[in-house]
Amino acid sequence: MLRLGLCCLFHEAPIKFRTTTARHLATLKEGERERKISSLCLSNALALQQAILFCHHNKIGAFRVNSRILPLKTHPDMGYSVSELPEGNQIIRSFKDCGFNAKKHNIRLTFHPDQFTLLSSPDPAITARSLDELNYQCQVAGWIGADVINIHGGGAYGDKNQALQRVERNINALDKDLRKLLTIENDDRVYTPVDLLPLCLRTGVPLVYDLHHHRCLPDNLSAEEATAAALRTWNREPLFHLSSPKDGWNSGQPHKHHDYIDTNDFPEFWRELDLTVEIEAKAKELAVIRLYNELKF
DNA sequence: AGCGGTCAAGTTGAT
DNA sequence: ATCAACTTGACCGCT
Repeated sequence: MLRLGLCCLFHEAPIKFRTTTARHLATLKEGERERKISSLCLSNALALQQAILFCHHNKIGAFRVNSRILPLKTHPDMGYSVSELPEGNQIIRSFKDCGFNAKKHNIRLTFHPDQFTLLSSPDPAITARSLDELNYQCQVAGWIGADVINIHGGGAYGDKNQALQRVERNINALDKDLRKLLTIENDDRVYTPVDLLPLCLRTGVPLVYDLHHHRCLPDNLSAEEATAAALRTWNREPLFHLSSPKDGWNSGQPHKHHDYIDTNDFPEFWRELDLTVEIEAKAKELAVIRLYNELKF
């Protein structure tokens, strides 16, 4: 069975994830600050609960959890430990409830740390901050039972091979809980599937195949070939990404995402696979639901 | 209630 | 040189 996944947010459904800024927190007194963070974390745990139920009721098979589910968790000045927050126990219990419900309804949960999370940087401080971020998402992943933390290759820094060697060294040094969840995705500027596949095969880190990125930044593999190669890197249900270009393929800006998915962009040869396809489209749940109906599963 | 300014982080490529 | 894009707007504070 193929399942479609929703990324992070809702367009129409009244399910909101909250956040704050370091600047605002800095204006609060100690105590107030922790109460604010605590209430945001708890609110987000409850929103995730709603998101999972929404997916269940709308035949959406997977949900990507926003990196800011615990706002500012790894900020150098504002970072915190959840168990020390005023509502820490309740927050953790609520996330574990999310995990229980996700499992009960077979909703797959994933993470996608944002662009600042890099294992390719030559700067050790950037790598250290990235590891902090990965470890935080790994902790939440443990509570909710997420099985993917997906990152990009990052920059080339003038030498792709050296950058990829740094990625590989950093992967080999990860602790095992994190390494079990980490995946890497081809992007639309630097790293193609051909660039990443050797690293995936050597390290056991699966390739999240993004077909839209591959169409924006092709290599010598066809979509069929890249699909087959990516599938071989997975030791659990594979995860792919799909989107459609906002203004068509000849606009000069094909990497921009459309509100919806053009069914012509969905490859027929994915249809029969056991696979999760996360839908990156601005109309969010509306796009996933529309595609699901159009594909007539 | 509505709206404008602002927000932690890295890298690339378009302008 | 600046800036938008990247998986995503949301929040605060003013009117």
